[in-house]
Amino acid sequence: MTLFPLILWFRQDLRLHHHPALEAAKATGQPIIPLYILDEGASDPWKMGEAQRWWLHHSLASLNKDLESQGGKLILRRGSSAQILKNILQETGTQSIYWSRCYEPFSIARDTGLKKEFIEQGITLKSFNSSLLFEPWEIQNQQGHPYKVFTQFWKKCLIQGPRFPTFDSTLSPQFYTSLKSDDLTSWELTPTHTNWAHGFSKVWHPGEASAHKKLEDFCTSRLATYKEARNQPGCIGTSRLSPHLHFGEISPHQIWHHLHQKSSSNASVESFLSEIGWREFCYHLLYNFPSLPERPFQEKFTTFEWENTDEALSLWQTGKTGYPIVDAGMRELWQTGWMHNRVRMIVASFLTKHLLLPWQEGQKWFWTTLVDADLANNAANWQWVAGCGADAAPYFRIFNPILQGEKFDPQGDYVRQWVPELKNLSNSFLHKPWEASSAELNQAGVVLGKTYPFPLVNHEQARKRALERYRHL
DNA sequence: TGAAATGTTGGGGCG
DNA sequence: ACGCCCCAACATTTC
Repeated sequence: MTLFPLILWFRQDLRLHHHPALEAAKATGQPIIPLYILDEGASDPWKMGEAQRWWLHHSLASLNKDLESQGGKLILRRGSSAQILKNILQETGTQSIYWSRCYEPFSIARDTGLKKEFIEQGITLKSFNSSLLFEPWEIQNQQGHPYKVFTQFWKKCLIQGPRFPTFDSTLSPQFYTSLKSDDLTSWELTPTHTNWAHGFSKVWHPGEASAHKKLEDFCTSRLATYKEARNQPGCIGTSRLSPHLHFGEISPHQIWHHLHQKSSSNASVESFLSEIGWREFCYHLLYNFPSLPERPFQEKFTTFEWENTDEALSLWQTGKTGYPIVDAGMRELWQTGWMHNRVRMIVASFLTKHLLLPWQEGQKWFWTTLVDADLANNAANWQWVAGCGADAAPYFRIFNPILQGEKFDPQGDYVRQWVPELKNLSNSFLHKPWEASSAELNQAGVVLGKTYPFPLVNHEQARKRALERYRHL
């Protein structure tokens, strides 16, 4: 008896281990068609950003290599998901499609439509959870409503405990390889004209194997000091797993399991896991409040009067605000597709409070420039900083970019790396070059207004203006 | 996972 | 020795 092949539709689960949909597919004994579809219409207006396209290219290449080593091949197709799935059903006689759930509103809409259409045709569709410890609808408060506060949410999660649906079985998969596939390079996911991603490849190695290596390295050498070191952008104190997590090269289940296996619970382990918890909370919010990327979670912010100056936005984007810690962050982002979390909070506070520019603008910029851009995390965290989100920072919590720099980058390693024109300035003025004497500036080779900008706004004045504006709410 | 303003305390300099 | 003031250090309140 010939078995029809089964489609394993990869989306944000680009790995082969601890993959519930793949396990289920293996268990059927049917030949598997590993498929990835580049569908650029479905996610409008949140079409994948440029930095993520770079990551996707390398992640797909890596996944294909891993599949080839097991006798398989990743089938690449471009176009409307529905049309391509239909084509393959016709080409192969496939009767079933397996996938891992996505949680973005546009993904849910797409998948719901596909389910309806295909189930009517008698096709078997099975969806699995491969990217969240807790389904966003699973965690509820006593009234049966979604949580709006992180602490309570995470407490409930920890009591409930995650389920581990599958571990890797010893079954070896059969792959169906006689399908034509696009050439990955023809998708032009990587830069074609200027190579803006030059700095990316020095820092990042997309793919499942390097995701695991990174987790191992983190657990052996940095986890113990995570609670303190995580706030210092000048040293590598965080896991830097975010882009791997976003693309599903590693799952939060694997991280959870690994941590509980290798380390006893202590403040650093709890602190790291609670960051995974924030990711869960963001998905919980996005699922239950799908307008999160577009509109303020707190309605009273709908009428907030944001400024609208393209010039300030552009100076912020390009790292020319005149505040060294802010500029360092924005340049790290541009050059590597990533920014340290502490600095994300500082630059976001600067945009929304000091410049009073809409958080949506910051969100958009992060969306195109971050390799770890994630709709849920991006939306929830921008709203958190702006003060209009769930469990948000209160409006009067305004980061002082000078103090933050002095506190978390005391030796100036971070600023000197990303704002090299200030590197000869002494620590005492590195975070506030405008206060240095002209002799001091001279000696460091700094000419304010020429080699490095004057501060775009005065901190005290900007703080007062923001307090005034927010107080009107 | 704030910062600034305001309040309190206690040691030491000084007449 | 004593009272007074200054101010650093810390605590509390406010935005």
